[in-house]
Amino acid sequence: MLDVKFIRENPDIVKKAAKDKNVKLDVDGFLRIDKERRELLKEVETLKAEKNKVSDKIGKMMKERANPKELIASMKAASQKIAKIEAKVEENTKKFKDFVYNVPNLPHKSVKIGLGTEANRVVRDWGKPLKHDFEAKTHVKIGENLNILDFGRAAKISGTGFALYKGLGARLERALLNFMLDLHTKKHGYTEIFPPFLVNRRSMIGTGQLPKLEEDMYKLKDDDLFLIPTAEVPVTNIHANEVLDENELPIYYTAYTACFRREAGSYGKDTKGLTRVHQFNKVELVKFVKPETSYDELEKLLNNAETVIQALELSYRVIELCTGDLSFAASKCYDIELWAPGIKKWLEVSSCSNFTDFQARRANIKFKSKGGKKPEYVHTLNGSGVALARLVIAILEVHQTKDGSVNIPEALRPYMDGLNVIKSA
RNA sequence: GGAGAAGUCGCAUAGUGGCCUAGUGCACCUGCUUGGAGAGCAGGAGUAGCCUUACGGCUACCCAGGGUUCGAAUCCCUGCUUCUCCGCCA
Repeated sequence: MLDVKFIRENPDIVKKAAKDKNVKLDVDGFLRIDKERRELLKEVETLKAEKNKVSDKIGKMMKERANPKELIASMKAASQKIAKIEAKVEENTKKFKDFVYNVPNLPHKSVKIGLGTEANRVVRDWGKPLKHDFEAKTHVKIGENLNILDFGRAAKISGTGFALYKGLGARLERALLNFMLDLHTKKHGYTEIFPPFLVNRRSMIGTGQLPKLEEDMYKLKDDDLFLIPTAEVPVTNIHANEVLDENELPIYYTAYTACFRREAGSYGKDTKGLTRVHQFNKVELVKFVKPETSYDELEKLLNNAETVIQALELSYRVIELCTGDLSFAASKCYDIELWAPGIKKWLEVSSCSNFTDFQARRANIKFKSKGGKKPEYVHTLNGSGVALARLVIAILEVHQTKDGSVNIPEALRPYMDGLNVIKSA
């Protein structure tokens, strides 16, 4: 969320940001609510001050054995009046919060203004999209031929949009997770975290999934808990309601979690294979940093994610999202897309974002410097490093050979007992 | 799942309806003192919001949310968390 004072003083900037992000926002309506709010608060606080004074007086009178009967009667009336105004305050607060929690973060000034994907900019390409000298098969075909993926049985167990990995398929998944976690913890300086996969409402609000995206989340029926759509939620909320010490920063965390997404509203899209599944594994990178370093930290985070893909000998491109494609909480975001020659698509496997102080303000994450200054909000960032399922698509489709086998990239072989190829039977 | 106990200012504690807008100790910051440090002495410190050009004032916050009362850290209800015991278990 944004600073309320900032919204009050810069309504035009907020209006423009919302427009650039394609978010409908009634800023003028908010300014009216805000004005009403301050008037109500002034009124009710004056009455409360009076009440406090008189209550004190009653206490003293009783001690002196005087009879404060009349004062008590008048205070009874005053309390009722206060209750009435407080009901109005409560109603106003609800509207106030509704608005504030639905204001998107401001895009960074370097972010291109545009409506959607067509306005995104390719920052760089890495590697040449591999050309096979045979007709490239899709990962669905490859996986089923090798008996390492079974979508039919996954549907039987859970429904469409789920995957079942088997034998070396399951082993490949585990190898990738271990490889990525090792890389980030040993080479990139991240601390490994293994968080809960169910989180409470507060955490979902903290990182910005709620209130906007509730219908995209899996929610438990009997408890106010949600299945995490990404490790970003539990990991960023590790420091919710904390004041960190300046010299603890920057904090780098990496976490493997499964991720759960309803994908409501995308029915009929990418129904085959691993492209869009309700449950997938991901290694996430999360940072807590000082405000002045956050955009440099974003570049580093992006590079850390790219390293994974380079090591796996896949080609990719980095996209800088335009304002219209930027998520609610992000001020700047890069996507990494892999080329999948079988399904002939670019696949998003990582989204690296700077959220500036937007999440920190919601989750109340501050830091304090030695100089005795007031605590300030940290900046938070995160990015996938990287998402599986789609990564597996690329590995199968890029490293397939004419006879239907799949070569294992060298970096992964130590995690596969030295195996260098998944052979067809 | 059942029974019981507890959650107070960074930490430790005091506080069982008005003297608590929370006392004390430790830690912290600023002075004084000192060659310098320590000790000692004096003072100051939280978060959020509202009002004010400013100095400053006010409101709220004793796990959270409700309630009783003229008045709640204190009484009542619900929830959360922690601890102890029992049950059930990977």
